[in-house]
Amino acid sequence: MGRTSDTRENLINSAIELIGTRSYNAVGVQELCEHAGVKKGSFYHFFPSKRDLTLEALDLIWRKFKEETLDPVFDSNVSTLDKFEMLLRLSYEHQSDMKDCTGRMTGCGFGNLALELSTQDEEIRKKIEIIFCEWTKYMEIVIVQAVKEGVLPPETDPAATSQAMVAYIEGMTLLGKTFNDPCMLKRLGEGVLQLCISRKDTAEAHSAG
Amino acid sequence: MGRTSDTRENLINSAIELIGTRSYNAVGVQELCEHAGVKKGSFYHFFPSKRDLTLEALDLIWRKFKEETLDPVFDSNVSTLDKFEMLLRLSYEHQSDMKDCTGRMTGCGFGNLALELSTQDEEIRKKIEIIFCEWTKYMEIVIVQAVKEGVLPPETDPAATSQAMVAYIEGMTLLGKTFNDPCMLKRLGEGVLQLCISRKDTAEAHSAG
DNA sequence: GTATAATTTTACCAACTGGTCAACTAAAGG
DNA sequence: CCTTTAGTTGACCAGTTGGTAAAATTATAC
Repeated sequence: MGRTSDTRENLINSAIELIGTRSYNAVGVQELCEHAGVKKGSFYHFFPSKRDLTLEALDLIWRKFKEETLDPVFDSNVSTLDKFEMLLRLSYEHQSDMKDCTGRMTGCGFGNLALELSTQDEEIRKKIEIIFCEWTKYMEIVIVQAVKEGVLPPETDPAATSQAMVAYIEGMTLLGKTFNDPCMLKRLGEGVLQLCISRKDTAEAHSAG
Repeated sequence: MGRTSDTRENLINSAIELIGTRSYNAVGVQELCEHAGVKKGSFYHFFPSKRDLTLEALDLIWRKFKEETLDPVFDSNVSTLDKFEMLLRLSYEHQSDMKDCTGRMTGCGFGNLALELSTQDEEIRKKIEIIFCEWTKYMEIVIVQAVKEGVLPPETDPAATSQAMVAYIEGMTLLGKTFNDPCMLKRLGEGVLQLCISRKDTAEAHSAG
């Protein structure tokens, strides 16, 4: 009953595009509305505030990231460790496309908002914390699998290792955005697997060298 | 000749404190002035724009970071690889202090501004790019030294490795800020050294395990 | 075909944005 | 002591900020 519209979705997509390529505070409600072809009154009909729109936008990009990247990678039947390479390749391609069509490497939507808003908006901070946790779990499953297969040594700490990998990927992306150069992701990406080997191996490698 | 004042320095320090704990766009010229105990007219007597203030603030925190952290670490006479541990310890302590006194882990001033402004302000982006390059050079020197001492294998690629370490440190810090938990730096910090060992070692460790 | 519920529009708000300018004041140098 | 130079002040600007409220419009289910 009553009428329907896609104003809500339009606004969320505008938020993803505009806030994603600039920043939360650099984009106003007005611009969001203009981009979505909507009047400000409609905005506040659907969202109590810009913050709430952003929260929903975060939900959507996380869902999309899972559907378009994480799931395809982890459901694919390449060898366990190759999954990390595949994830990195997809990330590179995405950032590369971004640069081709906007002139800018936009980086990671989660990392971007995390650094801008973590100290100012507890709800947004918490949501991104949860997203990073879920992402880490994805990685952890692969690592556990790799240990089971004997590809990684049994002393491997899957929780610590997967978190280190998420950290490294975010750091790579931060540097890539700063240099506005997706190639950075290619170069740095080659280092991820090193985070997999346990500390014991590290010590061995050192004494062996 | 003419009179002197510390208004300029006050404004730069206010920028470091306010923008450092919140974000560039979340802090206005007005608030900057109030915090520095200065009228807006004075602001524009010293700085053509808020952007220019920020550029100078970046210069200062980079200089301070070198003087208070990088130089002490790299001039100290601990073993080469222990220098990385020392750097991480100092970073942890700094973020821990921040959390104790503001309730928030503020993260890295360079990373914060890089993600917020890289797509919007080319001059600020470029400045942070240069800072990251210089920081990487610092790390590279230690790695070259470690290779010379035989602590790291001769196949080590110092440029790639040092850049990977900077990326990893930025990623750690991003995650730490997101979780608002300095302990994250302690846990993740233990993984840095793994980025030192060359790809060849990684392969060996895998086949050995 | 009309009642009803959902959506859209318009006009509005006070507070604040980054930035300007001319008048004013204080100190250092000669 | 008085000129010069540097620093300070407050009033002002146009545009924008996030957000509100009520009237007007539309589609749908009955």
